Amino acid sequence: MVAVPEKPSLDGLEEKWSERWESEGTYAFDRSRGRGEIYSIDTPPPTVSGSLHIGHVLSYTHTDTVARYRRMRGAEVFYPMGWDDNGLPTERRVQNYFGVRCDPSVAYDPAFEPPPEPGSRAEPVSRRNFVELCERLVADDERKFEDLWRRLGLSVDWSLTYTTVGEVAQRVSQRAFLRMLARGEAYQAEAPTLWDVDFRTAVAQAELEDRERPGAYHGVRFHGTEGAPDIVIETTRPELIPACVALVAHPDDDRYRARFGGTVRTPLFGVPVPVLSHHLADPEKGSGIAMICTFGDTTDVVWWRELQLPSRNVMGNDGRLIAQPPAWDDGAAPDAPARYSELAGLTAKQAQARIVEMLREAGDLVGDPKPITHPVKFYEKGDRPLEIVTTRQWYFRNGGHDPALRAALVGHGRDLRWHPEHMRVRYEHWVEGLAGDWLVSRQRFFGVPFPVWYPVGDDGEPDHDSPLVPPEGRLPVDPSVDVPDGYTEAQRGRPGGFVGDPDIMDTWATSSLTPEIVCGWEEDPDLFARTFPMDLRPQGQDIIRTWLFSSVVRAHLEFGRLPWSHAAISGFVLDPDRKKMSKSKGNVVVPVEPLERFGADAVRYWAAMGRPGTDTAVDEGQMKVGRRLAIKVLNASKFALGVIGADAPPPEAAIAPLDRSMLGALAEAVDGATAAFEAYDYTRALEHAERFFWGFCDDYVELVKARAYGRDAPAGAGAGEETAETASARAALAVALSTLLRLFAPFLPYVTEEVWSWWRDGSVHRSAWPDAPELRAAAGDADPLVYPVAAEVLGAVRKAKSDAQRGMRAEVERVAVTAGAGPVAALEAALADVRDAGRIAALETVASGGAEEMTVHVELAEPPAP
RNA sequence: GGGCGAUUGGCUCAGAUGGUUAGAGCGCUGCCUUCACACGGCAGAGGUCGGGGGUUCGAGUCCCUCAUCGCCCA
Repeated sequence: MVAVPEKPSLDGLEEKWSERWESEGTYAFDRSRGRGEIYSIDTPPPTVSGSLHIGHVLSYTHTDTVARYRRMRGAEVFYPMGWDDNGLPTERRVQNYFGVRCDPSVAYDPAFEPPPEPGSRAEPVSRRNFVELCERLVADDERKFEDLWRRLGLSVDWSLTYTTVGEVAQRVSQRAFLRMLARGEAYQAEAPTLWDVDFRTAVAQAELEDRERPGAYHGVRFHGTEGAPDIVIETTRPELIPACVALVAHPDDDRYRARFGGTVRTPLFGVPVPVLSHHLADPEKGSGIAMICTFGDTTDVVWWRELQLPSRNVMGNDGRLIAQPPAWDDGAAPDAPARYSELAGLTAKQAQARIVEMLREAGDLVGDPKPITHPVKFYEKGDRPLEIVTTRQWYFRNGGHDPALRAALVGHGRDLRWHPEHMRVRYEHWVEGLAGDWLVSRQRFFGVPFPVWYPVGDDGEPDHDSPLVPPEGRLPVDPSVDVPDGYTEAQRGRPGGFVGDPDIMDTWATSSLTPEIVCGWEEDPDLFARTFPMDLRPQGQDIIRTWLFSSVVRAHLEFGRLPWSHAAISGFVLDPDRKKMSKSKGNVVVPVEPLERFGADAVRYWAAMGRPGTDTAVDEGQMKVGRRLAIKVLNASKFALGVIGADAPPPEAAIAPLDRSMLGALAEAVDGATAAFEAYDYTRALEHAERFFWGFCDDYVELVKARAYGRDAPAGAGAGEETAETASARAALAVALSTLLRLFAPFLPYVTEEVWSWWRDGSVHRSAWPDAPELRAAAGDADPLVYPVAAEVLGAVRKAKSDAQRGMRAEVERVAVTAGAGPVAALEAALADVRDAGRIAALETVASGGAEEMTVHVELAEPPAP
């Protein structure tokens, strides 16, 4: 049954086939297959932020080509999609979109509706109402994302979709947490913590970034005691003078060596502080001696810890100096508390301005502030410099304090197969440079809560050292709503009662468990045994230190093994001018537009031409090429099927040397594409298919046309009778078309499926990947030179016609080919085909005997009189 | 400051383990329309492979050095 449309077109293919694939379950995962037959992919759950990015299209297409290849190789592909709804980005969107803010002290209002237009002041809503608004917004976003993915043709089994805040993810995250707690891998600590004063949440090392910011060195005089001279320090943060606990200089610094062990008094407050030495003090920086505050920056934290200094915290969680002056012990100036009260309640910036005035009045500001630019730590999503405050937080052990664990994690990085290979070093450098454990608690609302409560003592204080945990069977729990076993809701917050942990887990604390979530760890042991550990983790290079690393940590702690065997790291998408795309630059390309203009196959072609791990620019030119290729597939298929007809002769009917030689060349292309896919190099796989295909259209199809149409049928042959040569052409075209459609299927799923449906049952995407040995068997012992030599001679004839500015149908009087014995023999095996394709009256061959290159002499016939 | 990657025709990129006149696509130029394809076809022009030095019979390919760009980390 062959049904080729009169005028094949790409229009409507996406709607038609994405619906058909869904209704026929083309990509449905068959869980009856064993682990050895399953290829399991840990797809990144996109952060559902409401706007779609062409970068998603790039990297997810890469993964999809691999998924489709594996499926055609006979693997059952486990390829679920998830949505990352977690955390700050969603909360921030909800705040802006609805004009609300979460206030946990507000009571739940079941009838709450957000204001139709966001007001100028954010409306406080209960935590539960806030979470409901988050869910409302992400549901909408998830639908848009899924529509886009379906249109792009991702071969995902949509029945397996999960979200990082869904019930399963909550249960898995909380279960993993409880087990880590029991093993001592999760713990709480009261410690200096990097803190975003706008978001009011702790921030982990992996979420930091340095930004160059203007600042100023302020020369500040510390007063010598017992007749010693004053010491002038240079600081960018004079507002932290009340928090100063020591001065520090390098041990080898002769300027200060004599002062080590001595004492100076802070300006304004007169607090005695020791002068100490430490190798991290940089003699080149400022005056070579620094004040240590608790805490001005991360180096302060190191000094504070290693020199065992007291804590004099002045920075509040709101980014303002706290009301209470720090504990100065004794010795502070009598008016110190009064001076401090002028600073209390000011932001860091305001306090700096005020204290500079005070220093100037007191004569302790030395010279004018000297403007500099210096790196300042920011939360990657934040707008104000981070402060360091001391808070109680949850941590996961990740090797930051544990050399044995770190070594094990580095070892996993070596075992993982990276594509491209050099991405491995980013992981190693990150792991080797870890400065501490992983801070996982966030003072936010939309996410997975910590499943613990704390008993409240008779004094009304919670006892954080003996958390109450639920049995795993109760998970998931929300400790702000649920009650620990043995208590009643009435006891919440009461002496002798309990309180729930108010925090949620860091986004990465949940998404690091995507392998465990999708494979059904402790939820579906049968599925887990068939899919875990997974085969492939595709992801961006920017989240190696977060998502990839944290996933390795979790799988190591839970199972002692890697969660997947391969990691495919994709590059960035760049704008058409090769600038990195970012929302702030406003150069983001929205994927719907190119999909509408060029079609999914064309956009996928562009994406697939972006090599693994390489930054790739949005390139409409490449999309146009992809569209042209898709159209060419339609038209070439129409021609081929026109001559193949309803019942193609079997492959053994291909007996003509040209046909068999072409099939041999096709076998080479299949080998090349297969090897490339095995190495996760989808681009090279596509190039092999494409290179063969264009030559096939230009040369083979032209060479075989006349014979395929029955040119050499004996006079008087009736309908249905054909020569063996014609049957050979039809057989070879059928094999080649079938092979080419399957080679292109991972890249151009729509057009290949369309053509497949014209003459084959079932989906091309469930057909077998082409088999090179089978093609070689059909090629038999054909001379591999026949096809390239015939193509070369035909090309020379075309060039002669083009040089003479004649049409390709121009008649040729005579062609003389001089070449070595091998090429001459090859050409003679396809003489009739070359003659017909070139419209050549007389084609002569001359064996030169030598190995010199082939020469083709072409004499065109006189053009017909105009 | 450290690490990684890049630097090949106007543009985007290929060029394992060094070996005949350096490839492709886009763009450009010219020609060609009823017989798969004008949402097309064919052909052509265009490169001292970032600079310098070295190893070698021979280097875009290996080594050193410098420069520029991008990313990551301090």
